[in-house]
Amino acid sequence: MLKILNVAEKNNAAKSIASLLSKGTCRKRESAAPFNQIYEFEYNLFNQNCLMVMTSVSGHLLSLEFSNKYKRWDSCDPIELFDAKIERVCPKKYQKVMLSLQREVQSCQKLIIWTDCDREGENIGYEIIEACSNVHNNLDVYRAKFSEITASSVAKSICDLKRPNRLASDAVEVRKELDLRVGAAFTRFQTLHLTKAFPDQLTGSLISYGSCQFPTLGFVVERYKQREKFVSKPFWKVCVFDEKDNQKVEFLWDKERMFDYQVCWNFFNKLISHQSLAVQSVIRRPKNKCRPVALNTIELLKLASRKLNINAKKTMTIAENLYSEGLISYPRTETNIFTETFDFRGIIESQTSDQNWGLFAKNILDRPNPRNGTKSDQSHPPIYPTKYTNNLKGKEKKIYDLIVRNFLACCSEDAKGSETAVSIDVSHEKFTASGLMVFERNYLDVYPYERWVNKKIPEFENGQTFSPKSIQLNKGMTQAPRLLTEADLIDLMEKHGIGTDSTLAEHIETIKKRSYVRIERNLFVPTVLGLGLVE
DNA sequence: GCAAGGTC
Repeated sequence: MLKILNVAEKNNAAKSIASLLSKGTCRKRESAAPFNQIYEFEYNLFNQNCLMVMTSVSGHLLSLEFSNKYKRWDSCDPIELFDAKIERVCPKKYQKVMLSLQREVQSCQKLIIWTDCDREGENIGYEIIEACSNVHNNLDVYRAKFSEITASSVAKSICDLKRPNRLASDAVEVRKELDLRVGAAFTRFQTLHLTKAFPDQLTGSLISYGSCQFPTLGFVVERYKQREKFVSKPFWKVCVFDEKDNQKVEFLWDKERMFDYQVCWNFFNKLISHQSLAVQSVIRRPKNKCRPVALNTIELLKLASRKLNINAKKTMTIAENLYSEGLISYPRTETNIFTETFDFRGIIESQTSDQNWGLFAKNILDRPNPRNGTKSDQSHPPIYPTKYTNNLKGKEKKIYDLIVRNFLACCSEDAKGSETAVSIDVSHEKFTASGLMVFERNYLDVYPYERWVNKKIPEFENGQTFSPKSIQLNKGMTQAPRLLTEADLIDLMEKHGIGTDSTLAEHIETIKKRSYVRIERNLFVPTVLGLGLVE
């Protein structure tokens, strides 16, 4: 019988893929590696019945290092690290994974790579191929390309097996080499040079450089400098206030504000010369507040930081623990789209016994209405609760609750209301007051992280004239941009492609740990060292 | 004592 080795990027993926392909009939056995089991099943492939052996690695098998000669910091001038010999070695903790692969492949004729379908996954694929080829001479290697780990996508990919993409893998190989050489060379240079130049301040410090930590620091410094050089400017605005039936209302100027006092003053005088003002239009229109989209890593980190005041590093650690305990799905995902075949009913049902959101879950059970975003990493679903628990405490509970509430909110309905906009037009200048009536709270009932409340204003009618209670000419001063919050920093990193969903929190942690920044009242402030390095 | 990327 044709025997085929299949290798995924992590144990959970191997388990899911084997279960989907075998329709739940695969047999599990232990391997030399404690966290990477083997799943076996029969499958009809290449026009014959094959024995499929499915196992996994745990991410990269190999790591890049300088050869021994260059490992000591005093072994060479840092600039030599740009040309120094480097080696790919299997770290101790993955030697059993390597051993297991090499053991299994010997009795197989073909190898199918099932790593995540991104560049990094392609590179991990070649590490697997290399490990296997070292003990197997003429291995026939395929690449399964899937767009998600679901029955249909996995079945489709195995009917249309590709070859691994060397170019994609090589791109990662170059990225790794640059990161190592540039990172190590500059880190050694900066540390040796600066600790010597500033012994009083820096003795014992590690002054690192990296292709992600430095741009991250750069964002913090850039905002700090914008604030430092900011010069506040005066502006003026005209405000129209009215009060009727004990209800106060402010009409906001379309122009918002003007920097030319004389022009503003002239307009103000024209406005107060009118005996009364005419309501030009009263427009009522439905207004919805959107429920959250399916949750991915970046959104989770931002939400936790903003709403729960739990920082990115802590959130990541907690999410990884919840995943290990089987309570939530894979926490490192870019995907914010649920697949058509997702078992909404099953997952919602698992939450119906909860004291706080059980009833809400029951109510949406028969008509789940998920709101999807636009991103997919093609390997993982959005983050959702996989199992119910009410045994958590502290921050773990807060993060789990956030994930459950976000999931239930995402599967329910937008909040619905009606907005009333009352406009007055004076000499072609428009002022508008707006009110809000909330009719249906819907998702807000399970989502305490957002507020949306009624804003009552007095009744006005189209064409009606009135004398406002007061018209004021007010002065204000422009405000400096505020320093970055952690959520702002995450936004900037995402926008500029710094780091990945898996590493984002670590880069932020690094610039804190190395004393390049400090946190003051939840805002990121660069230290003298951080500022000096960027300058 | 270095990087960033995976991953229990």
